[in-house]
Amino acid sequence: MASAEGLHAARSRGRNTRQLVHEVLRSRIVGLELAPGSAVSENDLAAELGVSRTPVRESLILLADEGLVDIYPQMGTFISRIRERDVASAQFIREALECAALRDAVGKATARDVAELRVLLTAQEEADAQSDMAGFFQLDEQFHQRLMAVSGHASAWPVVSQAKAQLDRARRLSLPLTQQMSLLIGQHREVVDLLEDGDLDRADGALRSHLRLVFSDVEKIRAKHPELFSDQDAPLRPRRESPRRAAARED
Amino acid sequence: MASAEGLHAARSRGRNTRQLVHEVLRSRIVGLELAPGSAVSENDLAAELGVSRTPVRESLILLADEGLVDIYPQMGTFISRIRERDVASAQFIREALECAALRDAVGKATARDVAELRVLLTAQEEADAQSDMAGFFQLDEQFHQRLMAVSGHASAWPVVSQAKAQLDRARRLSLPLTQQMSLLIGQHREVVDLLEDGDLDRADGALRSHLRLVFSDVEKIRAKHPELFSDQDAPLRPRRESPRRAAARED
DNA sequence: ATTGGTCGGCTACCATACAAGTACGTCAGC
DNA sequence: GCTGACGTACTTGTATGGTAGCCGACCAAT
Repeated sequence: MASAEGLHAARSRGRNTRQLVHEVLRSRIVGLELAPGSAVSENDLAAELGVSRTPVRESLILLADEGLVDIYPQMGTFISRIRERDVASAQFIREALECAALRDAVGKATARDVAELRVLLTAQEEADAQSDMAGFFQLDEQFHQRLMAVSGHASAWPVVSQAKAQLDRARRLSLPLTQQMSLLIGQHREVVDLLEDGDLDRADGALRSHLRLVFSDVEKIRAKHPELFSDQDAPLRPRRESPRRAAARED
Repeated sequence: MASAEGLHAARSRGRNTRQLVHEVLRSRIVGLELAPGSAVSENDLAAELGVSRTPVRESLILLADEGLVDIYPQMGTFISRIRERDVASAQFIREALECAALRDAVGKATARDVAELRVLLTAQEEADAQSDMAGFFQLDEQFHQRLMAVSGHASAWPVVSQAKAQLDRARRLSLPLTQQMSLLIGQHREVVDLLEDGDLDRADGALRSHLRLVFSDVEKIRAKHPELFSDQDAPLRPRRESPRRAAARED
């Protein structure tokens, strides 16, 4: 609600309406504010955000390219359910890129780099102490991004970020469940320590097992929230909720 | 020219106009038919392809997301020049993903997989014998895609393909220059042989050096065709050609 | 000759109108 | 009661109109 009319206000800072809508929708999807499987409509979103269909539509096309929504022509657009295939693919991409970057970072990281990473670690511990889940997610993102930047491959981050989005939707639920923030932080610290020591293989292994722990959580979540997942690779029947509200409102 | 009116004809097969335009433009850009640095216009493309501006515009937005065009609002859209940063990033992504996939493929590849790869190799040799460069490019693409499919990570191919597009624009020029098609094919064969033998580390090394050979060619091309490259990371002055034709036509 | 202002033409951005197609509730016929 | 045709309301796809903004040429003033 708060972002409905505030969209045009922030428009002055270089970014156009399409980019703003894209960011808003992406945030809502990854934050599970828009539930997987639910239908979204270009018209409804345009009305809610106070813009026309065009920027909304263009944003949805980009989101479809990222695999966050599924567009069925003349049928509707739906927040994509979490697909086994997509999650596995995202995990593979993330693991390959982040570990490859880390291997390049070992021996290149300066004392300043390590110090900056440790600053993020203490911030994560503070977020843990305050049970600030949203803050931890943000700091976790920054940590992994910073780690890639140290390797000199910061420009590859968007690809990792896109893959990570598929995983993060499930993690939003898994993190409060298992409450293993401190465990994750410990793994982060281990990676930084091994990076500082220049121990390439063990650093790689530590990061890899860290990423796989995150991955394994997705399966636990699947048991608890099967409605967010899709057994089909390409669901041909998205199943729309019956439009009773229109009939009920008209009376 | 031939694709101007044939666009709507092929529209029946599921894909909509936007996807068709996207494919056409992507093909033209990667094939260097549209030169890096040249200006494109929604209006001109729409008129040429016989469609409205909407699908053209939506395609350009997707191409901008892939890094193949740069959109400057109210100024114009330009085929992106090859940027040092983008090429390095693409190389890193490609190498990390393809090598990681190959490591997963070793020990998993069946005799049938190896046989199918070898079919592609003989086809490549035939293309080499006939100096069929376009055919070789297509077969090269198929080979690398198939290699990833063997590992079970076929769904990660689009990411590789997108990174590869940045490299391919330069390779289109490097390949006829160095005429090393047979060398590349030999490297392909070596990878397949080592994959069949189950020699993980040597297969990884063979593929890695193969990919780096391709990468090193880009630098050679830069010396020959500097106009295709951009020194700036973000060129603020795209430099449009002076619109003299309008003045000259008006007399 | 140089500099500053103005104006025309271009651009992409956004809004809107129309077209094509699907899903689902309704109702007639059995 | 059940089945099948039909119509309405919805969807995305495409086309087109109008707007803000930038560039570059032209021209006047210095």
